[in-house]
Amino acid sequence: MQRLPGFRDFYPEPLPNTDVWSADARQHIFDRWRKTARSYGFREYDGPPLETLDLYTVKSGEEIVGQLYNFIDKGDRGVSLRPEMTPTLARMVGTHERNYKKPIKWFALPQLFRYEKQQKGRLREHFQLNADILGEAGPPVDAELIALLIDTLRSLGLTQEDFFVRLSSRHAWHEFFASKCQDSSRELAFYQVIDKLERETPEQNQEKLAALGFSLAEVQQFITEGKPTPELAAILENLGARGLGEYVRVDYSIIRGLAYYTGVVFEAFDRKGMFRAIAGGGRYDHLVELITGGKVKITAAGFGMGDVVLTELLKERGKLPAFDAGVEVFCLIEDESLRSQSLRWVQEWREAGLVTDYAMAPLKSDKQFKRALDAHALFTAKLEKNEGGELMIRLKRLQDRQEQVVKPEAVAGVVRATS
RNA sequence: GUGGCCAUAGCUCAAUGGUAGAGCUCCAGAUUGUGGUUCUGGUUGUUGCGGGUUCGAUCCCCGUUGGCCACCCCA
Repeated sequence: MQRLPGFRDFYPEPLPNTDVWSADARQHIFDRWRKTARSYGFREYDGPPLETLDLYTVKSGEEIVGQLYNFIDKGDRGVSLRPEMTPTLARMVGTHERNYKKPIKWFALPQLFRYEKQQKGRLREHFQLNADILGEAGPPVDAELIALLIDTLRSLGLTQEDFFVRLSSRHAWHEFFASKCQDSSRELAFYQVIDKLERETPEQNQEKLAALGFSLAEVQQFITEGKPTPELAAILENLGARGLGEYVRVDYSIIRGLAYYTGVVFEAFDRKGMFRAIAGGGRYDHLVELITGGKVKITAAGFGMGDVVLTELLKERGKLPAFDAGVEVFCLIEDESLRSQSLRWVQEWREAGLVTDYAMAPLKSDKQFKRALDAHALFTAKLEKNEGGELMIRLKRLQDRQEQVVKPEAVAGVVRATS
């Protein structure tokens, strides 16, 4: 039996080869995601991985179905594995919005799915940090989200040398569009041309823009000038005050493909340009209203950061530490008559919070010692009796083989103090 | 969804139109005994799957599945 295409197994380290996904690295990333989001006062939420298909077609239209991992369930319902978290969040907030004080600052670490042929940086499943702020709007809110994005990447060891955030706004593009074209029904089509600008040839772009009444030259000039709107200037100032100004620059070539963004949009990229976008987000002030059928109107903005590109980037930059079981004490049981006593102290040490392991079946002493070495244990602990018949622990620090004999109840303290 | 490349032991790879080997890992034993060394022995493959050509295919051909990469698309 093999796993489904585009899905991943996660193994503990050391890994059999470099193509296998590390459960330890994943946990490391999750830890930093959670820790950083919480440090910003965000609260964690979650929703079901399976939703009704309507939740996504309402937002994006029927054409989205081609991208979804959807099917008919046994109750004859059209369902889909969630391709993104935002509709679920909008639904959840829409349902109980009045029970939460504003602003709502929430984050989640969902596993997301899409039915697409896999390629570099893109599988059928991935994990994503989603952070959103609802019920309060304006540059300070957008800046808070961008700062969280930056600090999350910094917490993983990435620096200004590694990544930057490209900041843009649909308000800026709206003004540009409205100054040349009064037909607002064509505005979204215009955005989609802008979104693909870097991927198409100049001839194709010229042609598409001409059809909408624009010239490629004037669009390129607008991007090149990159003159911050008052809104973006306020965000830059806000981030500058935090000492994060160097991480951000205005770049109007970013507009993002999704239809529901209404204002500020941003994406994080690695500076070497080796990978896809690391993260992206923006303001979507009308989505909750759309999802709730007009019952709830609330402003919203947020971003998502996937684990696939992030892991590739961290690997490439050597920012992933080596992981092991983190054993602090390995209890050696060389005298079987002391097994019960040993188990008692293994239990005590574990309750004291020490990562403790031992050989469950009787094993020759050198084998036990080798297991301790393989586990990279900090200490071995061996029970023995002194002349007075008192039970003592022979603690050996494996780093330098220094030994000391201490009372069992002193082990935790010694390990903590010397490790 | 389209196209290109690839597919041999748990891992990294080798070999040949006549039914496959090395290193590492793993397991056992010995050695070492301030122990991570060394030695010996052992397990594992329908050579991704199905079909065809051939006296005979892992090696040639077709299909299929999976992987990698690009396109499409992009949370």
